[in-house]
Amino acid sequence: MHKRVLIVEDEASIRDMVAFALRKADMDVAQAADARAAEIAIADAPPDLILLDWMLPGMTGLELARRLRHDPRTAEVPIIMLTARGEEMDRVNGLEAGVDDYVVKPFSTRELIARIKAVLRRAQGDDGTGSVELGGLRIDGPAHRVFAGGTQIEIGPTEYRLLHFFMTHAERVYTRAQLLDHVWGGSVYVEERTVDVHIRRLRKTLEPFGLENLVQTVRGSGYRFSTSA
Amino acid sequence: MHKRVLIVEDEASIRDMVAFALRKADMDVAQAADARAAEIAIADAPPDLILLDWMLPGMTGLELARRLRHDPRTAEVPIIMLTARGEEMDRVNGLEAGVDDYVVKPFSTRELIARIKAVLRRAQGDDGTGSVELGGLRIDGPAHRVFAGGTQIEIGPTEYRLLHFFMTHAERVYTRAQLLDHVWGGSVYVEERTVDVHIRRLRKTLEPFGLENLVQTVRGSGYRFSTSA
DNA sequence: CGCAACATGACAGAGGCATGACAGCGCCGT
DNA sequence: ACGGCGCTGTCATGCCTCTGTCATGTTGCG
Repeated sequence: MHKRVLIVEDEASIRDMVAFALRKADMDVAQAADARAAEIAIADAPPDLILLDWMLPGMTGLELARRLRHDPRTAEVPIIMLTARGEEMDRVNGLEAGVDDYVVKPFSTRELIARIKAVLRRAQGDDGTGSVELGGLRIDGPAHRVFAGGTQIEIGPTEYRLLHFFMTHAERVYTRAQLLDHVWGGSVYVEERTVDVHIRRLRKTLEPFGLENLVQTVRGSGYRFSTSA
Repeated sequence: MHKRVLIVEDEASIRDMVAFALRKADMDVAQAADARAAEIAIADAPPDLILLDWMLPGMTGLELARRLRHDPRTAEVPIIMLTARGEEMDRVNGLEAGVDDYVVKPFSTRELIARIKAVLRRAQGDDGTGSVELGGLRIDGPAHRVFAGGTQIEIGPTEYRLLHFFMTHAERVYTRAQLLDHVWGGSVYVEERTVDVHIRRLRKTLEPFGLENLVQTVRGSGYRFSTSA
């Protein structure tokens, strides 16, 4: 019931303040001061969400984020990064993806909690089974099947992962780089234009059901899954 | 333009130090040594933000915060509390009272000002997600969408960036050179007159909604986004 | 009135994206 | 082992939107 959140942050005062705020918001909190402690904490009890400081002793938060993404046990756990500067954020946002959201320091606890809840809500419907339903589409996670209305859709593996990611991250634009990170996995080298092709293939399979406009192009930015035109 | 900040703090040395730092950061400062003086100062000229010390003679800062929240005239004014180390349990109470943020003593003026700016920014509708709402317009940052009233607006990439910059920097005149720097990015060579054209295009997309007068010309200086005609 | 600053419309070029084709690859049954 | 077969990544092409610039009309100001 209560969501479990892991805070990875070296500065004790921030860590404590955030921990108090989260407990107040009915969340279970685990703390870690560095990457090593974080991995131990994760092995101990896997969290539902990870708060990751940008600057950590030894290993940067970004490196840790990558390692977590590569580990199948933590690949699906959403990550929110705490960054120091607003300027770095844009660059980070474009280049280094694999993170679900950013919060820029200094932040108020109120704002942080709002963002955490937003991310957890987004992952909702993915109640462990990996099933989602949205905009006339339904994904049956365990059965690895997709339905439009009542009828089943034939869909390839990559399009399946792409659609699943979109449905669990709707109403939000993702760059091609971000999609490559989330859908293909960070450790492959693939042309960004390849994303276009799979978007095309996904649209094509949705077309017979009139659902191809769920996948929308945002010129100059990327793609977006949205239930509103 | 200049934000008005009220400091409620009984220790004169801290009060003066903070006041000095705030004035240097282009803010108007009012001071009060206790709760009674604070209420007089607020009645005199309502501030945009209140800095509240935890320990006050007569009435604790927390009580005062509750009273301010209860009064409709001050309910919307953000509050930042100054707490001493080791009062963490009290933070929880502060959250209940609707305090917006905390700064733990001892603090650097730099950090304090950063927090103040963050809270003020949020009070203006910027919650850190890149979304803004102002003058009948709303930008959904993550979804990369613009709404006028309730309906969505079709807008090009450059006009989007231009509008976003304006909405996050309203009520202030920017020269064409400044707009080129902020919206186009510093490393491009573009005629200054090009700005005029994009201003024109932005106005044109706002025209159907009667919002074109949000973008105002300041002859001899540049352009300004303002909610007041 | 005359000048400078700005508004407006038109236009050609650039660049982003959609689309269809194709070759490599792994998988499977024969 | 061999030959289909489905899937994937890349490329070439064409379309279409956006963009910067110019020419011309309009406005404000001394």
